[in-house]
Amino acid sequence: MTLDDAYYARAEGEGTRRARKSAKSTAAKGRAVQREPLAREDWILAARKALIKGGIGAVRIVPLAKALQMTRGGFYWHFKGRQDLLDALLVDWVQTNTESFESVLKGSGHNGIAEFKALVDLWIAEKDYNPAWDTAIRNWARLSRRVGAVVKRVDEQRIEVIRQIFLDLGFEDPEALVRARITYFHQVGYYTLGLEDSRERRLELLPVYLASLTSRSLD
Amino acid sequence: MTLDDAYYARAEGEGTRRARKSAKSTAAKGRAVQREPLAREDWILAARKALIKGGIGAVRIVPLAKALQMTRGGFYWHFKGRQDLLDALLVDWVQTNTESFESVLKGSGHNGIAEFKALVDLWIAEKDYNPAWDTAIRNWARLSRRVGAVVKRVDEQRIEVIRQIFLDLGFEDPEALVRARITYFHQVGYYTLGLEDSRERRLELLPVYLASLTSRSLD
DNA sequence: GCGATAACGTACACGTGTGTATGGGGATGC
DNA sequence: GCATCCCCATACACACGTGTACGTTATCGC
Repeated sequence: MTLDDAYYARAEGEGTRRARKSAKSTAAKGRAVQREPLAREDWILAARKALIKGGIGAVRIVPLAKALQMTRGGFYWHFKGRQDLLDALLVDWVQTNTESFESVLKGSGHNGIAEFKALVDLWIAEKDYNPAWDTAIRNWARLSRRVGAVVKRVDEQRIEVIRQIFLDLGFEDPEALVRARITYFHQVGYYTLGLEDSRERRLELLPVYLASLTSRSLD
Repeated sequence: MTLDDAYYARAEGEGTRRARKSAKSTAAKGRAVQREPLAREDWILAARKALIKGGIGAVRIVPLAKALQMTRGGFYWHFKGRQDLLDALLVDWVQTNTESFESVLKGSGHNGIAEFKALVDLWIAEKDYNPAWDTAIRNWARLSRRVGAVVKRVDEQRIEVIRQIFLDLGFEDPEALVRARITYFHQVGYYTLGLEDSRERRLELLPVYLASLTSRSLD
């Protein structure tokens, strides 16, 4: 599966992950402390953590193995090599961190205010959307053309979603696009800068943000 | 000089760079092709290029030496080690890429419109302000607490400048801060995403941006 | 019970990067 | 003309990361 294939293949389901019978029940019958074997996903998850913490340069096999309390032997059974892991990492991001974005528009019946509120909820709740994960991928994208192309496509797609919201809010088209960009860029910039307002401060400023971004009152 | 010292020591002047007589005139009298000796700044400049292109993980001594057609011998004469170079790199950024920001306010006599125009000019002209350099440092900042602290201070300082502009534009204070942030975050996000509008498209959208950000007409 | 296979450990070969110690050549001062 | 200093090259020791080959253990199917 190439990266481009993967981009269009989200939510396909299981992927290459095989079902494995729960080894945990039978593990303790032996004498040694038998761990459950790792899966591809476990390595990918560890790679994600390493990427968020230390950038793509920190996604190295030996440290990952150490974090997983394992040697590299297992890794090379699951992956062809480091590049294979990196590809899987990007695919994982496209699958997990982009789907929630499009669900904002679903079922709101072109109600701009409801859609914008759903968007803000997505960003503030940070539940189905992980900004640190997002930012880390974006930093990676600056260092790799292939990753950059994928991220760019995702960004344009998200901006398109926000533009739809502004259209539903009653804006015409040059302005709808511009306000969509301002809104999205602001969000990206916010996490890129990593400033941390207190929760009270955040709630205090929120209506001002909304009014400034939409020129509407959303109450 | 620590990083914190360096933050307050911008525009001090020469620094530790010694004056060297021009060796170029007398160089060609020998038999071999005698190059001019490298200075600390040359290594820092090469490090900057490497940082912009490949992130902080790409700022390595051997590749830099290779790019400069030199061995590591010279490097260790100019620097105590890699960390010394990285510190100097950050100091260089603070000195070169932040001064222009504060000059926006100077000599405009609290004329908000003129100040905002000067800000846009700074961003669009990309002359005294290098956004790629800026973005690369910001990515680095995510991986290092010390760098993050320096960048955060610079960011807050810049936002303060922009807040002043909005105050001069007639906004009151919660809104002035919010609009300053939106403006600055938008700029950061723009380069973080790295989209590239054509020049015509950019000029076409510019007035829409200005109107959306300031709720004023700047003609 | 026995071969097949999933999952992992170990060992070898190699490349690349860092520090440090040391030596050398060219310009400079006197 | 000699010592001195700037600037660089070379060699050594070491750490760490990647691939690959191969051995090992547990488990499953039959």
